Amino acid sequence: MDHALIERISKALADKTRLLVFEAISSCESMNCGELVSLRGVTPATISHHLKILADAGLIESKRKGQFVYNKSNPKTLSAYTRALTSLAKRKKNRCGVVKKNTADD
Amino acid sequence: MDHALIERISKALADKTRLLVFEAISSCESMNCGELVSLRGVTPATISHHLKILADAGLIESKRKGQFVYNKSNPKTLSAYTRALTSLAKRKKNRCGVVKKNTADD
DNA sequence: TCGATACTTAGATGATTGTCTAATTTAATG
DNA sequence: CATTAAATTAGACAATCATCTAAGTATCGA
Repeated sequence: MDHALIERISKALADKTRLLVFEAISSCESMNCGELVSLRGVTPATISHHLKILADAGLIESKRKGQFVYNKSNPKTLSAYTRALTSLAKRKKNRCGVVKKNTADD
Repeated sequence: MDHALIERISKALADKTRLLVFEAISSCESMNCGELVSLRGVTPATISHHLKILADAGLIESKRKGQFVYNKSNPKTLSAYTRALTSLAKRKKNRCGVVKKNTADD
């Protein structure tokens, strides 16, 4: 997972309302927009906006069935994200100011 | 870890420059502001600003030693964060409109 | 003490973002 | 077809944010 995607997922998780929406969706088989609206005093337009951001990050998937849109979580994205972060934060060798002590010109 | 802290850490990780800075700091024993400046064409003021956000999120710790400020990563915060996210995204029982299908006996 | 180096703070600015209302699309149903 | 319900889109607005420059603080070395 590259930095751009890590950044996008982090952004998706960086808002109070989206965290709540994501948690609610994850806790269930699926949830539709209307159910999420009542979850937090916010309009359908706002929920729809947040669902798009979560979907663009790959954290959820949405599928229309007739009048309703069913949103379900995609657990693979979250686990890939946490793995990517862990690996990004891992100490590497041969970097920083350490480098080799032998100067090139000798 | 509560939602407010998850949100703060997510925000800290939701910027290209900060991701790079955090990765660089994590990769080493420690790094100072000047080293980070050259990492990405950005001014010392900007790096200082980002370091504060990372520190406020608990992702790094900074300590002045004479002229320099040594920044090192705090791996505990990241691992607590990934654990909190995983738990937040875990399916729960007895919620939503899930209602069990009455398939138990038919 | 003076000047240089390392970093931080303050203030400004353009960009992004979260939310709303209003209008639009999509689909079920009388 | 008309109506109603569900959801999205468009446009606006205030708030937050990333970055810069300029000025300030801290520390070292001469």
